[in-house]
Amino acid sequence: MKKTIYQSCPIARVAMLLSDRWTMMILRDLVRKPMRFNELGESLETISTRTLTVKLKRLETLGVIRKKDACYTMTATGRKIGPIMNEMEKYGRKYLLKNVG
Amino acid sequence: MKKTIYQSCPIARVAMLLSDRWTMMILRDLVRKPMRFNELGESLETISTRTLTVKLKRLETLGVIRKKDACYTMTATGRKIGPIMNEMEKYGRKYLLKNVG
DNA sequence: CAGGATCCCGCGGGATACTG
DNA sequence: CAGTATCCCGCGGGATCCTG
Repeated sequence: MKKTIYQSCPIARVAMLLSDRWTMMILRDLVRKPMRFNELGESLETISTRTLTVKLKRLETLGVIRKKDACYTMTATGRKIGPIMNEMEKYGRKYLLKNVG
Repeated sequence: MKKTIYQSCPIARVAMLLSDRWTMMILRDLVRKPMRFNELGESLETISTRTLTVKLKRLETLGVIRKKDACYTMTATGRKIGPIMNEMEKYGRKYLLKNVG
């Protein structure tokens, strides 16, 4: 993707935010409730500590989450991602059941 | 991500569908209207023909899009992704403006 | 428990050239 | 135009060990 597309396309920006192996899963968890590092690690089962660290830091930098005494919570703008996650859940609940995995 | 999580978690399935560099952008285009190969290529600007081929084939296999005489269109279940894309656009329009890119 | 530091590997994906 | 075929490289991310 070109750089300039981020300025012009809202979906491109969201794509940059979400398009890696773990970010959606992390947000799925944090949208529900604040969680600590190891708690996230166990929920995500196979994520490495390194990757979890990297992804959390990135989300913090982007202003989507915040660390509050060893607990990661969504920020105000982060919580606005909720509707996206809801639609994802609705879709995933009905479709892709046999295909993926 | 573990395999078993796909059976149990709807969001994990959607994550598998969407979490790569190009799929969201392709769907962004196809949700709006059917498009041909090169048309998509120009819209996405920097995607390679190889990657576009691979991604389109994958979406076809997953039953999300269909090729209809050299034109790619969303299937019925593919069109259900619309609400996700809408929420993404709403979010991207208001947030991430300075951060990403 | 909550990470930081290294080391290393696979594969996602770009570049390029070719075909019906 | 709509791909297919190779070749190749970067980096996302796993494994492992170490620290406060």
